[in-house]
Amino acid sequence: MKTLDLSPIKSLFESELLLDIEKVGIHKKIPQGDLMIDLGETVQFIPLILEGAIKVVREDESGDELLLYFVEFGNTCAMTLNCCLGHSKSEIRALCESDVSLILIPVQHMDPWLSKFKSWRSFVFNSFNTRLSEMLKAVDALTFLRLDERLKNYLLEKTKVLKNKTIHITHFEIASDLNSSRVVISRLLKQLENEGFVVLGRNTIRLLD
Amino acid sequence: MKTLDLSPIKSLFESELLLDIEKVGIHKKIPQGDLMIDLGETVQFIPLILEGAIKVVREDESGDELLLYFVEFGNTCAMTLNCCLGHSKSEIRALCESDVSLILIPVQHMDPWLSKFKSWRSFVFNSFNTRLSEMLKAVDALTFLRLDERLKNYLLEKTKVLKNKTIHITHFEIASDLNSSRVVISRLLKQLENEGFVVLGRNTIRLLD
DNA sequence: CGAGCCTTGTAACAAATGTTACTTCGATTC
DNA sequence: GAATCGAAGTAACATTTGTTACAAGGCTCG
Repeated sequence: MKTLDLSPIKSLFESELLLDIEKVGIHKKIPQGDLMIDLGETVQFIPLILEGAIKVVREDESGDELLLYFVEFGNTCAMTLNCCLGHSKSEIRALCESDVSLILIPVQHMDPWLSKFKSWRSFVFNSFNTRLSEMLKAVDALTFLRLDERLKNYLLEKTKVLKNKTIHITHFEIASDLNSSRVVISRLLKQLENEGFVVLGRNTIRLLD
Repeated sequence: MKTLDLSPIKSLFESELLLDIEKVGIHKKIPQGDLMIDLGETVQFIPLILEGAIKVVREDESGDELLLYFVEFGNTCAMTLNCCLGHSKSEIRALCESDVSLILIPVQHMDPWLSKFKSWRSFVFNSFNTRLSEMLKAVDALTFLRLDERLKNYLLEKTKVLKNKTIHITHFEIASDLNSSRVVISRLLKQLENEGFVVLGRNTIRLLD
């Protein structure tokens, strides 16, 4: 195993912890589109994200989906922590939204580090807090916003996460993420185009401002 | 200050921690209907619930509400932890659904106890996990269920939390909790009555089975 | 008892979203 | 270039939910 490049997370953790991470962490690169964790799987590793974004999705029995949120640098997936600590199965699916570089920490280090390192406690709680906030945002959107607003937010999130004003995606995929139907999304996108919010093309949407 | 009766939580924590809780905890009884925490408040105490149930509600700018979940015995409000640890303001409102008995722990003990007591770590993580699960349930309901199903679930939750098949509530209050309108709820309740799911009366709903 | 108020029932209508069906367009492949 | 296929546009219609308006019933209090 080659030495990890920990420079991106140097400022997050105290140096003694960084040494431990270097010892037990496994560096991994996962290409865009790959499945990281599926519904019902058990998780043995805590992922620390160095680069890229992970898309977290919920699915019901009949296969309908909903995008919950994205996880980016400096966070870990709290749902995974959930899963690790509760020794339960994953309630979500995680996919790589872009090429992802991360460090996997075997789950047995979780508890000892919590008692030993303040920076680890901060990190873990920060992740939980961020996750609860994201879930609140999801609930807010579902409760208080109409679909056109949710669609706008979705497009803005996408450009932010992908760092690109032009998105390559089909209307059908958007419909899946928002748990709607293709026809409805096409209708609303056309409306957004008329309002001068986007320019539509085949497989692409470009945001204006 | 009188001695705390810690018997309900004896099995949750190691004895040394119980002693600490006895030393710094403040016992409080709050009557049904009272506001515990409001939007935008900062929190200096972590509540440990001994008895009763707390209702957690989200509100948007225009005053529309949505019931998120109930917190019961053996849990603490993770949104509060969120708030304490992040030194940020409450993003939710918490109300007493029934008479509540709880212990308040001043927030400064949080971190030392985390590093010292394994049972405290378990407790805190358990709470986060339960909370994330509840949020997932809320998202699921909003995304995948129609209002009549959400209403059924609501009524079932209510009877469970209040330990009583007969609920004293107006249609208007239900509409608030589900972020719907009174007329719609009346309509659906009438439908549930025809299906033999409930019996309606003035200010009361009785669940059949 | 009667006035006033809150709660519930109900009808008619409006808006948002979902569904079905068909067309058009563009890219790819043979 | 013709055939094919996935993506997107569009119309007509269905369903769910929300809104407005009004009536009826019950409770409280003077």
